[in-house]
Amino acid sequence: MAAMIVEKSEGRECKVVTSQDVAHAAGVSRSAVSRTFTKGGSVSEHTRRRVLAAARKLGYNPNAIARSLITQRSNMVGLVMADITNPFYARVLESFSEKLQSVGQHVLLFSIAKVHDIDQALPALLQYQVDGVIITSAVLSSAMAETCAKAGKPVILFNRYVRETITSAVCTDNVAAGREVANLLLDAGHYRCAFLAGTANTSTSNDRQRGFLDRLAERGALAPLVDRGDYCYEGGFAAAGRLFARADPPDAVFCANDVMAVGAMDQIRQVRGLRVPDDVSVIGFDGIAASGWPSYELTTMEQQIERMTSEAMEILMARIADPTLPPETRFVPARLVARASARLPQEMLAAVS
Amino acid sequence: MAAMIVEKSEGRECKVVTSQDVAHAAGVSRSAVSRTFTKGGSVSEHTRRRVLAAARKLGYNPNAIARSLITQRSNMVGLVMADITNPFYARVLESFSEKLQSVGQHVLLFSIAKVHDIDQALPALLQYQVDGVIITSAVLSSAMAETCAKAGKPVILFNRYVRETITSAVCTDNVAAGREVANLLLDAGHYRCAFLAGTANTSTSNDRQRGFLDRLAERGALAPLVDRGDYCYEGGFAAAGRLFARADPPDAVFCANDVMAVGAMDQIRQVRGLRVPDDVSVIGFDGIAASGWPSYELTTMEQQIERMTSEAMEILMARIADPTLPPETRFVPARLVARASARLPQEMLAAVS
DNA sequence: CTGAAAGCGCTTACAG
DNA sequence: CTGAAAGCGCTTACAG
Repeated sequence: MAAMIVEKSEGRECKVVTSQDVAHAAGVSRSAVSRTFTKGGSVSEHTRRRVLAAARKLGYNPNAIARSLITQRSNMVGLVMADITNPFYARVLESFSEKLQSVGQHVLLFSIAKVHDIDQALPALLQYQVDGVIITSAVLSSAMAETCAKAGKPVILFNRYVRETITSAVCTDNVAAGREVANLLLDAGHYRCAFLAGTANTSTSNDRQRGFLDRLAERGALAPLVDRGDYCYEGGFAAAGRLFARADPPDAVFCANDVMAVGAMDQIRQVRGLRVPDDVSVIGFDGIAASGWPSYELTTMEQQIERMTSEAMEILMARIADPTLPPETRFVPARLVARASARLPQEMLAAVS
Repeated sequence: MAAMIVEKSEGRECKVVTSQDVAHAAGVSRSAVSRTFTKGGSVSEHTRRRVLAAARKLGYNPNAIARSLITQRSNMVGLVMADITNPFYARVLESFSEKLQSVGQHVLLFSIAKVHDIDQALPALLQYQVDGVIITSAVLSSAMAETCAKAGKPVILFNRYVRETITSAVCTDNVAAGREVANLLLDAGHYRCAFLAGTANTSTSNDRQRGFLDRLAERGALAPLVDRGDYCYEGGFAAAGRLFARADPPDAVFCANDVMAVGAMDQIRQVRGLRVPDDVSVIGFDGIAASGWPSYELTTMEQQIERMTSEAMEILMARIADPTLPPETRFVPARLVARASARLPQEMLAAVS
């Protein structure tokens, strides 16, 4: 009954089975095969059954690349990430890939070493006809943004935002979070604060610093110390070393991320022999897993990852469906997670315990 | 001079510039354009210059999808990962993506929640015509392996291996590492060891356990305690809680990975109030960043990530170039990183200090 | 070196 | 519901 398929032996590679082969085997046209594998396709139950049977027998797998060439939709989203090794971004990556997969999108991952590599990564992404691009912790040049806009490819920045209204963005409200930390530390009676900055020229670090320092100044607090730790453990460890070698060390340190805060705590307790929070309060940012470990009990401003990735997905998918939609920037508040590493205002202590 | 290009307004989307457009603008054929963008293409310097100029002016970007349809090479590699959130695998991912990008391959990432999801992930990968597949910490069914083999797509398992000689693999020699830890603890005079297993039915955990227990038995050591922590912090924390609630607690704990070891140490010191290594030695596996933090100083069997990913790349790229090459399995030794969390044999103490 | 033509594997109006 | 035909954007023998 079934047509005999003569395999045209193609050198070393086994012949790949194509919709044509399935059509032959099922005794229908390629159109019928295509419709069977397209979800809205109108096929009779009879032919659908024949096609499916033939496809299964031959081991047919539709070629997504060929399909996307004609549909102009690749169902791939480019995901550009700068520092996967940072536990915060590892969770962001996991969250995005889960959400993208759940809506049938595939993840074309670009890992960039330096933030500047982004303008080289994007053309490659565009060549692969991704339906959209998500960029975390980096910002593309306005020329590149222009190129993407012209190509009708929506771009979403994650944890960055730009003044020009050409690119969408989802970002924690870092300025507000910085202000909140200032209030918290002052209310608890700290008198000499320090800010431990992340990588230079990143809006995340800058905004957290600005909110923190501005609010400190508004309330007439002592001028805070500022040092820098490049967003990594070693950086936080070293910066805390400098901070506490001073004659006038701080009694509170606000770190621009948790990884640095953990490094700072190790320096403060293991090397300097100081107590946290009795001698010095430490507050971090992100809410990574280690912040909750009993060894640290780090008070931190948590970034709401799931909410942020959901908002980004919403913006992205809407613009993939309708590229004429204007860009949109959304800010998500950080959330205080109060733990043992910081002396807190009286009223909060009651609430926590 | 330059030909006037009339943009055919295509609804909302801006017209995408194609090799045809560039050909027109440069006054040459599509073939010439194609050759200019193919690295071995024979084009005169004159036409190459004209083509490049036209391409730049129009903002032409070759369509990689269309190209791969004809070349039968997508320059995409499927990367299947089970737990990006584990710092060890985050580093593996970063290492692979860096190496793949450096050889012009692009990463199609599949993040799977459960290890069993892998047989669903692979068909999707295959539909996108990836040139090969790397699977970390999971093992595909032999039926799926068969499918990949038939499609001529090389598959490399990372940190897994299979008996059937149909799939390549790169794996730490977990059995040998387990034996080494047994020797180490026994030589240092420990008398009651415990093994803290990872996720059930994973070869990594099983092999580490087997090597450890076998060697302990060979040397006539006391029967070791065994508990399970599912490869996560909370699991290690809880398992250590059970271990040290016993009347006969161990004086040494070998954990199947570092994340559990860190959890165990927090339980041992913060909750139980025991000292490490004075009361109990702790040894981990992987060599994650936290193992080196002063708060833990965790002695661990480090997996040589860079070497392992390099070997995997070697195997993969060779088989992409020549699919007839037979599968190959390579084992890489783990490396002891001696730190303060374990009492070590006398001779090693001298070497370390 | 160069161009016309065929074709990669699919989808999609268009008639029937 | 169904099939023949055109076409997505590219590359690659094949002649010249």
